[in-house]
This record gives sequence, C-alpha cells and structure tokens, in this order.
Amino acid sequence: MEKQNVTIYDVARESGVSMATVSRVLNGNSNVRQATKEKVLKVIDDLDYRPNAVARGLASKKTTTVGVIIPDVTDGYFSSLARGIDDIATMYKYNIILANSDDNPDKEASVLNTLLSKQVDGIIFMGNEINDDLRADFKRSDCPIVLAGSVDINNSVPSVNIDYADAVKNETERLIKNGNSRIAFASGSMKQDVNKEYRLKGYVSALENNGIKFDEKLVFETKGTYEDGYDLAERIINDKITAAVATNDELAAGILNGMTDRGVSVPQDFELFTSNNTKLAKMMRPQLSSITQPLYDIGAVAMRLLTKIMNKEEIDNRYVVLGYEIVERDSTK
Amino acid sequence: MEKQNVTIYDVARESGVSMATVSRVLNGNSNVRQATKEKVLKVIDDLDYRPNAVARGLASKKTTTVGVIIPDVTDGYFSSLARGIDDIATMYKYNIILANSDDNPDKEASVLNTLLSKQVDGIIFMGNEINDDLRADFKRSDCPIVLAGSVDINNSVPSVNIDYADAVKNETERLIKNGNSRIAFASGSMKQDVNKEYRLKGYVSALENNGIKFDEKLVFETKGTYEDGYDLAERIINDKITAAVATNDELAAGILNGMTDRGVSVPQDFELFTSNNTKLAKMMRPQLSSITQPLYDIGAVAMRLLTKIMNKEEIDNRYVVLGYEIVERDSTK
DNA sequence: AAACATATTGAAAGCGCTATGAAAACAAAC
DNA sequence: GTTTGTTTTCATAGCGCTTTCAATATGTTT
Repeated sequence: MEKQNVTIYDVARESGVSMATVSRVLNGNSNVRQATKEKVLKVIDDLDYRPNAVARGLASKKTTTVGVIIPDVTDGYFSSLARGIDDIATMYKYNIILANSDDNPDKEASVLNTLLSKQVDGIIFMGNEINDDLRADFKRSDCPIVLAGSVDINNSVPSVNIDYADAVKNETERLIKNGNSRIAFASGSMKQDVNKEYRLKGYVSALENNGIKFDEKLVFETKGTYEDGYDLAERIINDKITAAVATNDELAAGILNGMTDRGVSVPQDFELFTSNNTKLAKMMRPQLSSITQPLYDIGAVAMRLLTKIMNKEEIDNRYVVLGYEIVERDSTK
Repeated sequence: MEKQNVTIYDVARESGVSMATVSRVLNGNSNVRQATKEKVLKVIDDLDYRPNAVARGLASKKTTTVGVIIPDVTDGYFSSLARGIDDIATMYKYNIILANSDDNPDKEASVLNTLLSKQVDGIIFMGNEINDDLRADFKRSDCPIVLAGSVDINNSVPSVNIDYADAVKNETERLIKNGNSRIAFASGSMKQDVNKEYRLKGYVSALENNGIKFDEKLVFETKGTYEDGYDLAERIINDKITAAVATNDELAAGILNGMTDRGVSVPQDFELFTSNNTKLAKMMRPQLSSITQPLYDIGAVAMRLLTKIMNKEEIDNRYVVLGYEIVERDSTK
C-alpha cells in the first residue's frame, strides 16, 4: 500500500555496512572494496531498491533534470529540435521537463520560474522573441541556459543556430538567377528577430547585390500558419509576383497549395523556397525546395553545449553556427 | 556566485515568525492571521524568495510532476496528444517530464524506472505495444498510470482512446458503398494491438457485413512511414486494388503521393482513407479523407483522468472512449 | 616488527521543506 | 476574573540521500 518503502538505510542494515558505503557503490565511487560492493549490490537487487532521486537532488543539489521551453511541441520544426535535445540528454543521463510557451512572454516567464524552483540543472530555451525582460530573467536565474534554433540579437546567452540571413540570401539569389525580379518575402511575425534582423536582411542584400530595388510591398508579414499562406496566395497572384521565399514550411505549404488551387503552375509560373525542410517539404506536390537545416543536430548540439556549461568545462564557442544546405526540389526551376 | 541562497528559514527570521508559518502562507493554508500573512508575503517579495520544489517534494512526497512516455515527439499524432496533456497538466500545476521511447520495450522499461525514481506523481503512457513485461512493470510501480491514445488489450490500466475498430469499419463500409471490392488494409506494425486487434477487425467485419470475402493478400503490414507508403503504392497498382484504408497519416501521405506520382488519379481510380487527421491530411493534394480523432482532447482527458486518480477521487469510468468523426475530403469519391 | 602510507569504512551533519503535537494568544461565556 | 473554546503560532522531527571528517583496516617499507 505504501509508496517507495525501501530506503538506503534498509540496504545498509541488510548488508551490514553504513549508508555512506551504500551511497558510494550507488554512485560508482571507486573507494569501495570489491567484495563489499558485490555484497551491497546483491542486497540492492534482493530488496529491489530504487534510489529516491528527490532526496538525492536535495542532498547533492543536482537534479539531473533540464528544463526545455518550447513554443509548441506540435510544431514540426521545434519538435525535431526537441528530439535531438532529448536524445543527447538521455545519453548524458538527464531527463527533460518539457513546457509549452506558445511564444507568450508571460507563459515563458512563468514557466522559467517553475523550472528554476524545481532546481533544474540547466535550461534549453526555444522561442522566437527574446526581449529585455526575458534576458533579465535569464541573467537573474543564475542557471545555465542555451538557446536552440532561436536567436538572441544581443547574444546574451549561448546558442545554436544556422546562418539564417545567409541562407535566405542564397535562396533569393537563386530565384533571381532564374529570372525573377518580383520576389515576395513571405514571413512569419516581424516581431521575431530571426525574421526581421536576419532573414529579411538576407533577402534585401540579395536584391541589392543584383541591382533590384527593394520594394516594401513585397514583404508579407503573417502569423506563419498554413492558412495564412493559403490566403496569401491570392495577394501574390494579384501582385504579379513570380517567386517567393517563405520563412517556415507550413506557411510555404499554404502558399503552394493556395497557388496551385488557384490554377497557377509551380514552378513554371511561380517559384517557391521554404526554410526548414521538415518532413512536410517532401510530402507536398510539387515538393518544396528548401533550406535544409540540421534540426535534430541543432537540438543535439545545444544540449551537448549545455552539458558542458553545467560541468563548467571550457567552452571554445558559445555561439554555434551550424552549416545548412539548399535542396532544389520541384517548387523551383 | 552561489545558487539558491535564500531559504524558508531566512524569510522566517526576517519576518519574525517560524518556518511553519511561512510554509503555511506559501501553501495557502487558512490558519494564518491576515496581518502575519501580509508581513510574510512582503518579506518573500523583498528577498526574492523562491521555494525549493525538491525539498518540498522530499518532505511532502509529492513532486507535482508527471512523467510522459512518448514514442516520438516528432510524430504529429503523439505530439498533439502531448500538447493536450501539457495544457491540462499546467492547469493543474503539474509539470511534465517527457521521454521518448521509440516504441522500444527496453527504453520504455528504462524510462519508466527513472521516472519512478524521480518520484513522479503519475505517468501518462503512449505506446503502440503493451506487453506482459510492461504490464507487470506498471503493476509493480504502484504509481498512477493512464494510457493516452494507446490500447491495452487487457485493459489493465486506465486509458483514453477512440473506438478504432468502429472507425475503420465505418471507413471501409463507405469504400464498399462507393463500389470498391478490392480494398487494401495498409497498416503499421501488426505487433501493435491497435492494428491487429482493433483496426483489422473493423476492416474485416465491414467486409463480412457486405458479403466480401476477406483476402489476406490485401493486408499490407509496414513500419508505417511515408516511404513505406510511397513504395507500397507500386504493389497496390500491380494488385489492381481500387481503395485503401491506412492506419496513419504519414503512411497514407506516402501512398497518395506514390499513386499520384505513378499516374493514378485519386479518387477517380483509387480511393484512400486515413486515420488520424493530423495537419498533414489537409495539406496533401488531393486532401485526405480521414477519421477525425480528437487528438488534443485525448491527451487532455487522459491528463485530467490522471489528476483524479492521483487525488484518489472517485472515477466513474477508467476506460474512456471519445467520439470520432469521419471527414470525406478529396481522396474519396 | 615498527612505522608509515594508503585504501575502506562509519558517524553524523546537513540539504530546504512539510507536518504534527503542544504551547500561546485571543475570544466568548460564565 | 476565571473557565472554556478557538485561532494562531512555534518547536521539532523527519523526508532519503550526499558528503565531509575522522576512524579503522590493510599494505609496504625498512
């Protein structure tokens, strides 16, 4: 009836040693005679003893748990990162407390607080808008934090990303080479620095490098959903736009279907690049050309970086930029 | 430099009361004079005190944390459930430790153990194969457990699902009404009871009700990936099959694209139903007809059920079956 | 065999909080 | 003013583990 009855004290008594010794064998401490170790191990097995991680956490001030703040697990981009995070965490014997924030600053702050009160050893943060309040909370927290697939324009926190500006610039230039001059920049929220400060600038610089005047009207800000993209297609058609760069895959999927459903042939009459290469990109017809981000790796590297920080190891580079590639599939010529 | 310095003892001293009183105001206990309460609250605020949940967990034997075992966060079906789980968990002040299992029994067992050692108050389990070992582990754990979107043929654990057999039967019958007689059952692993014991039986019973002889050759077992579906299309064409029921959306997406890419018109020459109605279903062209499962709700209800069990409330129904619907989109006539 | 170094073990003090029984403070009733 | 009944508060004993520091056992060197 009772929960978790057998304690370290019980196995100490049963095996005729002190708690300290049991604790040592539990933690793989070297200074235990082989014979003693085996004796204790046997009792542990006999009693089906399972150490209480909460007590351990209190005593050692380490919980082997890290917090993961994610906008929405349902989003393919972030869930891929999360998977990389969890795999590496598991590899290093950490567990993950996962909390959805909906990119909502209040929820982020609140969740951050509860994670801290739960004494997590570190935090991986994913989110699209990092403002001064959040930065201040990070600083105050005195807890190792790493951003995964999320930019902080101030670089106030270690992070793992790709070069978003360069990637979009690259895409845009390919579109230009293919003969397009009216190229839309179909974006998620411009409140997000990744869009405003990186992707948009990459887009603009590609234009400038090729002598095309930047036209503000070709920048479309949306909330980034599939439906947004679908509706946007209409405006794209009306504006006689011949190509677009989308900042996320669901948005791109919407644009693509929106164009096709309205009778536009892709890529003959309209070319489209997207940015995340989630599974979706290959499932669309025509298949979406895209930046291929190493999503799993971004998460994995972020978690690995976090372990180093938690261990107070030497870090050579706190702002990791992973490589990306571009796959041209069937939504571009 | 130091971590988490200010303790309940500090605020007790500063406000001139005992720890017990501080603890009371922290936990909203009624028996505290208003004046005392305010005094303490002020000190808490001044000192920026944040209760240590680990210590609290050790003392109270409650961690306000539940474990969530999930095959893969990256899978749209399960991540939707997870979202429902997290939202309700948050509502009830619980956090979630999320662990990926890849449907691998060893990982499941291992993860279950670490969750128990972390003293989670309860567990939500998602997984496609529940075998005797796992059932035994559940039983031994003496920890409230609820299955979400996952069937246990033995009903040894409370669960929340839809009636998978009925749903597939329903789909199959519609396909029959549309004039198909060679209907494929495109399934994920048959080791999964949801496929073998529920969906397949629904399929078979629809056939029988309509005087169509069950043909084993029309049952295609795969691992359920997009690629599996894509490849399967070839066999479907060769076998002169005119319709199919797929057990998950990615598989269906693969079949659909595989058929279309090979020149088959859907739904004119081939009809297709899928089972989960993830976002994907609407993004495909033609759009996939599907069972619409209330994924978010399944997660939410499972979590709600778990809170009741954790609180030892009276439960009227431990095996919740939510309703489903069928949307006919463009992959069926 | 004495003297020292080293490898093993044990005792006990926390870690920061909750919860319990007893004491103190306050109120109402006599 | 005393008694009785409530409220409010305190002191303190854990929760199950880690982690010194000191004690003991073992081994090595002369």
